[in-house]
Amino acid sequence: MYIEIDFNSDEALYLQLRNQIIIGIATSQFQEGDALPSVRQLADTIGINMHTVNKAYSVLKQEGFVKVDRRKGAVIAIDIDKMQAIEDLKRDMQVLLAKSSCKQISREEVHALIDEIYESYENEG
Amino acid sequence: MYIEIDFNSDEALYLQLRNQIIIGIATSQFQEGDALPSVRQLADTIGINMHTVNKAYSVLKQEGFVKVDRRKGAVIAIDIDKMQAIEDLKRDMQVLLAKSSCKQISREEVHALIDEIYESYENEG
DNA sequence: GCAGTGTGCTACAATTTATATAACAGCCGG
DNA sequence: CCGGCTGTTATATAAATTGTAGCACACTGC
Repeated sequence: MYIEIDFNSDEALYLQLRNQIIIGIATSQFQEGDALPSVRQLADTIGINMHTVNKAYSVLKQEGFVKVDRRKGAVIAIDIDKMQAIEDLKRDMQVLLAKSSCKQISREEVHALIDEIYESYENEG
Repeated sequence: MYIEIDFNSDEALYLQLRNQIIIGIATSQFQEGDALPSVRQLADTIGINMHTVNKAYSVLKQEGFVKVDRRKGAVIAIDIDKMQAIEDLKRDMQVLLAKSSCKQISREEVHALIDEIYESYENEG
């Protein structure tokens, strides 16, 4: 499992961590039932504070990507609230596509990008 | 011109404002050369501070959506750095689609959503 | 019991966000 | 030239967020 944190990024550490793990799930590096490293262990590995990792895990729990087992720590367990997920996607996509549209990125180019990213998920599974 | 700010949102005011304006450009409510309200005027209209509006305008300027004319204020002027725009889109899309993929949203559903949003832009133009 | 687990709490510094005043330089119409 | 409009800059303040730090607790597996 490779998690890369960019300490020069303006994105919060716990969000970078959250995103990396979500991408890890999408690319099947993490699978349903897999245990994530303990907050202390991962914090040590990355070189950040325990609470920062804990915050990332808490967000992932709240967003329905992991469940917490006191014996195993954080375990990948995806709660599929598709209605909610679509609503979230719609809201985020709105701004993203508005930007793209302004910058003359065509609908076809976006479709191609979607395919490219989706295929990268399927292949690494 | 309608700009709606949600004071209960956890999204920063200046970012909401930025997003609304970008969507406004995409939907042709604002067109190339149009002047945005002055920072003071818009701040008054919305009921927020002048500097918050100024920050939104500054971000829009840096992102290449407006240029600033001291006589006319902020003017819609899109600087098309397509390479940059695609790179940005790719990075943002990565996390968004990872989330969607985990939540069992199919590639086709994403495509449909893209079309839906893009069409809403073209129709209101 | 011991080591490891998540969780809770407090505290602190740095940064971001938003507000509030105030002032400045440039431009325009009267 | 003057008054009013523009963006811009500076300073100050309050609140929230971010990240670190240390400590303690309850639970679990060996």
